Amino acid sequence: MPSPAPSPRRAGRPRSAEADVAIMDATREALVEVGWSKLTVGHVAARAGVAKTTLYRRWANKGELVVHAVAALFDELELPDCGSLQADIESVILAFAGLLQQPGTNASLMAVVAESTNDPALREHIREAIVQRQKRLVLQGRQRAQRRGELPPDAADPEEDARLVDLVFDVIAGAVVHRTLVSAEPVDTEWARRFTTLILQGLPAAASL
Amino acid sequence: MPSPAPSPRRAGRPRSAEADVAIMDATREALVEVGWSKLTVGHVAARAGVAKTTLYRRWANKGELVVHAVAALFDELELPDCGSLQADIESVILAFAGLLQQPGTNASLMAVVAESTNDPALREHIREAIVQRQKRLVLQGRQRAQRRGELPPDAADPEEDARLVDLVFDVIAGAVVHRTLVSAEPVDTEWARRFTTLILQGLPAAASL
Amino acid sequence: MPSPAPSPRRAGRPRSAEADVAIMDATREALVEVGWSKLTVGHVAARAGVAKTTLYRRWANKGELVVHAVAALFDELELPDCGSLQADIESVILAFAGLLQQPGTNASLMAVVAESTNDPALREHIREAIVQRQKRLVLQGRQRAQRRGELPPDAADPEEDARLVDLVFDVIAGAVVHRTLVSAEPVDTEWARRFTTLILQGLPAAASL
Amino acid sequence: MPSPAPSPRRAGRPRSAEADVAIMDATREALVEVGWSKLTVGHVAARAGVAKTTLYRRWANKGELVVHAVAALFDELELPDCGSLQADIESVILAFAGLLQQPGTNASLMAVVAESTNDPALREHIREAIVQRQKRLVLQGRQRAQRRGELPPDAADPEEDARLVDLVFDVIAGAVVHRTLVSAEPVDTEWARRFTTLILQGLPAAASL
DNA sequence: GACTAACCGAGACGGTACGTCCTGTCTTTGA
DNA sequence: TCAAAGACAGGACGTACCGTCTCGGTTAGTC
Repeated sequence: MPSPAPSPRRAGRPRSAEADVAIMDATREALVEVGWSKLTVGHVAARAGVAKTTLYRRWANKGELVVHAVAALFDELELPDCGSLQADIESVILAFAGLLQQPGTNASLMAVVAESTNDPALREHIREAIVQRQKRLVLQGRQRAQRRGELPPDAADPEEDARLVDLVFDVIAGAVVHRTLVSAEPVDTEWARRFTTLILQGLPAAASL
Repeated sequence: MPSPAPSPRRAGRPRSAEADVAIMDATREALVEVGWSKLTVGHVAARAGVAKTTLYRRWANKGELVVHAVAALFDELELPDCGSLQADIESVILAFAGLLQQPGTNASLMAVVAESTNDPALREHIREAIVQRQKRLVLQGRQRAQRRGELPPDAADPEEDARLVDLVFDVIAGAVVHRTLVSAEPVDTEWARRFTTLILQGLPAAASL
Repeated sequence: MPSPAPSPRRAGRPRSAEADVAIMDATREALVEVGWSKLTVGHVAARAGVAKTTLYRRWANKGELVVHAVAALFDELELPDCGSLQADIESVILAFAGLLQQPGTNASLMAVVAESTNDPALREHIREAIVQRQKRLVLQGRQRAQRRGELPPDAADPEEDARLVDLVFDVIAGAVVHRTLVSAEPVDTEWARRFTTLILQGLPAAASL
Repeated sequence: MPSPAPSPRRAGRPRSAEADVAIMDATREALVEVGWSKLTVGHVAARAGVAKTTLYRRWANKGELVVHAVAALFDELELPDCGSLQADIESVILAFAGLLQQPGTNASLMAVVAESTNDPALREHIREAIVQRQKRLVLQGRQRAQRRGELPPDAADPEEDARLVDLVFDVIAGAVVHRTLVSAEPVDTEWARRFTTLILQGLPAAASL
């Protein structure tokens, strides 16, 4: 999914795929090295060996470019089957935290989210590109745990069901992000185990409300 | 605490107190209207009816100005005694969420945090001005619950103890922030009750690790 | 002479003659409407309903395109036989001024000349395409006047002769251009008569130096 | 007359007079070296050791900057008293041509005039700054010659009188410009003498119409 | 009737300059 | 000494053209 492609089949010279990857790479590298606020479009273009124009032809402004680059990072997140729900959750927590602790990612993510609070289009973009993509991990983990018999089947009321999924999602993602970015403390295996225990032990009571 | 005061007693014309409040007000209003990234110092100064110089005389740069303005908002947070730990937590969650849902606050907070990821000084500034101020709420709530007998006394190992406090802090603050800013869903009483239940039920198990 | 033709006989599809005229028309129209400096190749191409490539296949750059378009305008200048030298000159002055007063022509001519002052190739191009073409009018007028006995035969020294022709040419062309473009005053029959009188009365003395 | 000054007495830091002269100098030098069309505002600013902003604060765009710089060149033109009308005219012709032959001036003048053909405001600016300033030379020369008895006193009809002055002005300025910029031939003393003779001998006849 | 060279439109490409905007500093006059 | 005003150096922004370069798709003229 290289860039907001002009789709079907167009006349004229097609957009360079090489430029696409060079730009994304350069953006991520620059993000890591100088951070969002000091990242300049000109710098990215130069580093990618590409004209600024080429960049602006694909993304309307610096914001969109960075969102795109950041979103791609979250594609890496996977939910490996570790044999138990507790282990699965701990593993994804560590993977998520690992991502956030990469120097570029956290700044970028925060910046992009911050930007989105005053830009509804960007907000929607983020929801689709990042949030929803992560939420599927929660769903996938639950399905697996249900097959293992660790969790009861879906609640009768689908709305009620969605509320529970959202709760778990917000708690996990929120706590990891907060610890990493705000408290600026490391997320290690011990913290992950303790946190996972808290959730799994508290969940049945929360579900039964 | 109007501005980083020029220490004890100085010669010459004293700083205008009116300017102080005009600047803070203008900053917050601008933050609400245009968001962090489009907020400019010149714009704030003009809106406050003040010269840019006056502004820079009080804060070193845009970041400090905004942190200052945002931090003040968090002073309002109090932990009223509602009679039970569950009620206390629910109440502070709702108060915190109420703060975040004010249009200006969320954008500002995120922006300032985002900026901080590449600026250690700003990061420390935030920790002192915002994070630590909130963490005392957790400590205060625990003390009160311990007096009521709802929670066991402090753990023997103070480090172990601190880890638990931090965990609870990250979980609460993180979940509320994430739901509000990232998921963009409302934090209502029902969600607060369910979330509080999850924490309180999970906490003993997490503490015993 | 539609465009700098691709020489004698080429294989492949021949260039479109329609494109040629569409481009020239569009160029002249654009010149009138927006002037040289705001005229863009892309705009001309679009107006002509032609691809930019088609345009660049015929002219090396914007300059050549415009020179070509402008030069063609000067082909119209003729020296009708009005019976006397004075009448001949007045008539060509009025024709020349008429050309310059057309809104597109003056801007174009000036612009092209201006451009040429830093581009020797363009300068030579203009000399051939515009200046020399006009100078033949002076020569033709003199020949005719000599046949009528109004002027003495060519001077013995051909160099001396050329100096006189050049002088007359510069005086006539210069004065008309200056009045039209710089002073921005109209060239009417009265001015033409007075100016012609000045030249014809002054010429013998200038020739005898 | 350094720049379109904000006049009377203003609050705030005054504009730098040094910047004014540095910019003008840099502009003229750049004009000489690279010509109008390749002159860039950024280049001028850099050469003047000044920020681009400083430049744009004084002139709205590249055009105005250059007009201003060029106009100043024409302030140098003076009409020395050489004892006779013929000598006076020859001397001013040579001075004027000398100015035009400076590599930067001609290109600049032409470019500015060309630009003006599509910009009425610029046109008026030029008339005031350049044309009228030169026309006073013609008036001054005539006065002097009248005092010497070389020319008759002003015509009875002031309009008639103005027409004659304009004619002489257009003929002199036009011929010199045309020879220099279009014909690209040198204006030397011999040409100046011959041309001056033509005018002075032709003038009485033109005046008596 | 197929081949083929040169054309055509469309539009992306690397560049360069534009003129605007904002930052944080400096320099005035005036209180 | 501070305040208001506003100029200053610097630097990024996003836009507009330039002249070049693919693309897929036409036309002639030649085999």
